[in-house]
Amino acid sequence: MKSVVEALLSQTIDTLKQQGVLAEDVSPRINLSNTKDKSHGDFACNIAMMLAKPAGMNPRALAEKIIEQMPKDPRISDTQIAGPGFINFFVDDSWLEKQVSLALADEHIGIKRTQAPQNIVVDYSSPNLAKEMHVGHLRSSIIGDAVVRALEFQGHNVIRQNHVGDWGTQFGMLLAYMEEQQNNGEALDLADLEGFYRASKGRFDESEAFANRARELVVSLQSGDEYCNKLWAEFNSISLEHCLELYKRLGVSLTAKDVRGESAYNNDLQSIVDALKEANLLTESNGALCVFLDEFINKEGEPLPIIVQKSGGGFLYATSDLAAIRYRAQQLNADRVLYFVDQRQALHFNQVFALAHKAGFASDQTSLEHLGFGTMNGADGKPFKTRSGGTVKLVDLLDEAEERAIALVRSKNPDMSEQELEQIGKVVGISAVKYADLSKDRARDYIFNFDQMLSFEGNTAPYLMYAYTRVASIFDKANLDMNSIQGDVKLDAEKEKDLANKLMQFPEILERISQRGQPHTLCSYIYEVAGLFSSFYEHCPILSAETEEQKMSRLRLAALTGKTIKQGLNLLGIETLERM
RNA sequence: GCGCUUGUAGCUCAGCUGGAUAGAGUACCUGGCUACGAACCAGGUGGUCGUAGGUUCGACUCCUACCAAGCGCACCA
Repeated sequence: MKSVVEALLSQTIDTLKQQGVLAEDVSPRINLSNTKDKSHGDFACNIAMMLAKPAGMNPRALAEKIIEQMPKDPRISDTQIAGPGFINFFVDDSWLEKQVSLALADEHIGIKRTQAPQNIVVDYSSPNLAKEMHVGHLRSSIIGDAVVRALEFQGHNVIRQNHVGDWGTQFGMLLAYMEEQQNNGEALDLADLEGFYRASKGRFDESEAFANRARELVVSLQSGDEYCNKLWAEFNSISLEHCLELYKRLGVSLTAKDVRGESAYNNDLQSIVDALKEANLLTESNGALCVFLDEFINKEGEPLPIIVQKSGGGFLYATSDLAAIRYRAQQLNADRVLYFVDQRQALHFNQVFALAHKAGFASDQTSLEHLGFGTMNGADGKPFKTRSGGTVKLVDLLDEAEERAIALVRSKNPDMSEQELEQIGKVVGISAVKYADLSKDRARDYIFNFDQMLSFEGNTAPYLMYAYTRVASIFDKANLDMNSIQGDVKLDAEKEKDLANKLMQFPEILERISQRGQPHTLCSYIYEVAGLFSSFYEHCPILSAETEEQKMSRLRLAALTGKTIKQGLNLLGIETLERM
């Protein structure tokens, strides 16, 4: 709906240019905002105030001119000048009613597919296969996945890339320990990956011979030794299985085919260095091959290096990241590459992106974007740890969330069967963890709190899921199908209009997510929808409405609400329940 | 030392790239179940938007300086 008004305004600006009221070269960004106060109409525009100065007019006079020249449109019932020069638009009720009916009839609930689909590579999750996934991987996995789903829903071609850490010095240690166990005739037990890592680290620290063997194995591995690679592949496939299980449990859409780890670029690394050399970007410094870019200066104003090859000949993560960029830009034809990686790597990505563009690994048309996120902290504001100060395993976190959720659901439903309790509790627990994270601006650190995320009050997953079950329950009672109901809607009560207006804002919310990669705006939106629905539900009887027509109209509005909440949560990777 | 991120109600967080009187939830107080699910709704108390300047019709938002917290800055990723 907003886009209709924007188009009208844009057309009016052109008219005013032709009339010479506005200069030809002004091209203002038309900024239409949703009003907070109903007396300001449905949309407000500040364009007259922006253009007043260049046009040499006072803002209110210009606003008047704009209104005068704007084509009359039956969808707009009134336009008014307010305050210093705002133009307020009042939407015609019948247009709003029509839009609700259309959205209800549309299988995509009124969200148009983008006219310009892009190839968007999204790099997210990317755990280190040497260890078990821990809480540090949670944010990347679920925020990335939410954005991926939103982009796909809009019609973009998304290419998931799970850039797992499956290469590097620590693998020597792991392989040496695997070898030792096999030589001792012990069965290989990788069920407890974390324990395995600790044990091999222990052997590495206590035995010189073991440590030497570990270093040997790294060299063999990297030079393509068959025996080593077999051990390595065995280890990785088991470790990857652990990840895939967690994705499944978390509702993260990554699969085995999305994995393209660091090792995939192993054979490209030398050619990356060669290309940099050819481009005259390479400098030797203290035996290492580096690139110095003018934009990046260190302390004392000295240039900051990007090291691409160690003095010993080994390559670094900057090298494989460059190789990955080249692959994504040139093989995958990416228009955008999004990286959901910890904020602490911002400098690294800034450097690598600048270099990739300079060296031509990615053209200037390829947008490389680091969408960083902050740290997950405990109640004390310090990084989330176990009581003993260790890293929290993701499995343990999810186990606890489920246990707490089951207890919570049980307390609300004393008569529910154990089986149903468990099934519902699991969904609620996982959803609560995901939603708590997704609902906060990713750039900030956030405080992880089980009690808060599992509360039914406030902006939480349980509240939204509850709101959905209330909608579902109405249709259950009316013996109707929420997904197939269609028809005209008549908006009489204020609560109905408020809800309908909010429902119509779904497209612009999605647009923002795809542009900025911030799922928390979708969370706020669904929360607002749920809140307006609760209010509508309280004040407008549905099943016992005064007339059959009103009842059907309200049912349709409720149906679109239910579908919107469900779709919204689905884009966040959160399931809905019909009962809870 | 240089750089990045963050600073908004007691607490947890929004604030739509400069708009109208800074918003939610929580906590606290008040009211509403013989009721489509009260896991809810309606209302109230609570703010020098870290500090100080600047830019302009207008600043939580942009610029500068400072303060505080977290994190990065040469062969780990």
